Amino acid sequence: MQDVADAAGVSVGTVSNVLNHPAKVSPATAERVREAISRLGFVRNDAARSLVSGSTNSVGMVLADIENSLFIDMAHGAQDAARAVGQNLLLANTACDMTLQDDYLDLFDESRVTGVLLAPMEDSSAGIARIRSHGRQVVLLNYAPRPGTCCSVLVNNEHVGYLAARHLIDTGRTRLAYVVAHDDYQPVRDRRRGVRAAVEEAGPGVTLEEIDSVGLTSSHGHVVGQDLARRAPDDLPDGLIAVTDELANAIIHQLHAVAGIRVPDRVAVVGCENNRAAGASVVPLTAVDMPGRTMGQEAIRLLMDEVASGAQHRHATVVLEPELIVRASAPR
Amino acid sequence: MQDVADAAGVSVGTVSNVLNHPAKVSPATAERVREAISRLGFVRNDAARSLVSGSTNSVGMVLADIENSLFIDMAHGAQDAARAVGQNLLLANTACDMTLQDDYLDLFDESRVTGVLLAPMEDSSAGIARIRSHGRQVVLLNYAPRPGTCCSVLVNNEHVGYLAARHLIDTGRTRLAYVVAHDDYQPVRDRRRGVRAAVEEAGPGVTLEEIDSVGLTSSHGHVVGQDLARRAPDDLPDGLIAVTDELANAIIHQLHAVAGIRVPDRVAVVGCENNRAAGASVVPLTAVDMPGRTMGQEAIRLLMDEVASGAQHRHATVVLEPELIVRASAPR
DNA sequence: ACTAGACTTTGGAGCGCTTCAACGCGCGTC
DNA sequence: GACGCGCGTTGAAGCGCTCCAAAGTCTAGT
Repeated sequence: MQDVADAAGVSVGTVSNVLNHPAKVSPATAERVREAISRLGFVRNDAARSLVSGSTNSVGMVLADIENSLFIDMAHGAQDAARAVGQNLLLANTACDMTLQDDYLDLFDESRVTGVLLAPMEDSSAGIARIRSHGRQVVLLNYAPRPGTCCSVLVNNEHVGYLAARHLIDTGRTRLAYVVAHDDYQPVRDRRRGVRAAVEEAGPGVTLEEIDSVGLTSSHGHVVGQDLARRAPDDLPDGLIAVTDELANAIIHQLHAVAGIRVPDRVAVVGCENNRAAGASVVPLTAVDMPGRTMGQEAIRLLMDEVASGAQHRHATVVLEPELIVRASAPR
Repeated sequence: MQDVADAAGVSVGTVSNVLNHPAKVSPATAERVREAISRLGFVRNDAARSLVSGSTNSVGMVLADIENSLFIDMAHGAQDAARAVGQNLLLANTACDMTLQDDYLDLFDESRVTGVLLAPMEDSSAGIARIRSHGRQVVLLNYAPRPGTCCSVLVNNEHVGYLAARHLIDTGRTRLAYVVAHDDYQPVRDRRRGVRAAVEEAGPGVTLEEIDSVGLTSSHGHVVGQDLARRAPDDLPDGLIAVTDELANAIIHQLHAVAGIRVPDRVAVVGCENNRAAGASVVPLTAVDMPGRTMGQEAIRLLMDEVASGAQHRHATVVLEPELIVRASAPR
């Protein structure tokens, strides 16, 4: 910066002003400085800047699973909203590894980012408490925080389950099954509550079976599908809710394509995420849509609110409502 | 830091040593300092650190399309490799927006990251030249750089096209079509060369038609699929190569599921990426696999090489070979 | 008892920037 | 001609850390 100042025949203070408060500098001087900057290829040092200001204009976003299109949607929404308020969005993928998640939280903490958006897969209270205690703001996405500990953007996951089950019931299915895994993951728990609520509401004519899968991915779904395919025909559910789309698609594949048990004729299937792949599968998947983009936008809004309002900030929870997307796997 | 030093009854220099050179500090002192750090909730300021050292231990990765599983694989591979050498990987998604891409390159440049991994969708020579001229190292992924301007990790995209076409020819298809868009995108150009090479090699018995799609996504693929479905039966190709999996899947959907033109019986289809969704589609997609993870790992290796070797560094290009994954849409 | 040498600890310089009080400088006013 | 005023500009303080020369402490050898 001194070099630029020398080259332009001004002081470093003036160079700084050209960069940060152009109005304070006469046009002629500013032009001279800008010319020197580009001639010398000067790049200001962000570290020094944020050392002085004590902050940055970056927001860190920590995602548990960048493979999942819901998380990507959230990132998209957050990016748009962040840019609109002059912040950059930096992404970090933890691949569901809590050690990595803690590392990234600490990294963002040490980098003095404006704030952190966290979309975890497990309870992360410890990490949140840690960086919040340093004054770093956190907004939690798709995972309910301990009450009063931070802002959050949630989907009404109970309603997700309810909508899924309700659609099957409304279309005449009476023997439902809910395929679930990872019941310690709070959105999963909520979805189950909704499924159960819908079934109870329907009265004794509708039954619910809960099928425990080992995990939430395709391979686990294939196992569940194979097990189902081996059942006696009248032991088969006629409506199936899978807690993730991936599970749903894998089950459909096994039933429909491998075992010849037609979907939706014999079994209707509903997923609970409406992932990117939902519409493109063997039998396009009816699924309850999670509004990822909006979630990301809301998260940035909450974060900037919190940063702006300082001490008198009150934590808020935004709960967005899901929407059923009807496709072939469980038609109207 | 001064507070910690006071609390532990030592100087700031010692606190710094506890954090950075623990071996230099006696165990008792170190313990006292650490206790003070956690009691006071001290978080070291990364900005000040990197101001002193002139560098960080973060690598920035700029991705053109985080929706595409190839890019996600690259991010995964890079993350693993980066962590193995003590670097954090920061992700940025440009969503194919060159303005955003330039912004992120500049952001990483100003942040003095160790280096930048760039996986673009268009020629990015200008941006690369800009930040390289400031001494920032860049490794280009899946896009050939101007010769000698930087390191890069590529896939032999010509061979991608070749493998795809060759597989169709080897399994008896004689009337091939290559569906392509975005021909200014260099990997796309390369793939076409490979397709043409395979067809020429096969001699006069095999013909190639090139079908221009408007874009690379599902909706564009649906249009192409509809157009194909309207053709007279003997005007239909019997082997189809789509430059992206998304295109391939959409075409299969239109042909097979909508128009009843069986895949692979009437038309065999091959994709060129082997995306995550390839195996889960209506007719599981035969595709040429791009080794994303390895690409990411190699990129980090090249970057760290370049950082370590300084002036005597010679740019290198790593070219990885693709592999055909045979599934139902174009069986053996 | 004295000292060389190894191990610890200290304190201050300096990283590159922003900010702000202070300082010109020209101009209109009294 | 002295004064006040606003605009541009300056120069230095200080952000929080790392690094290093120097000082301090301890042990063992003479």
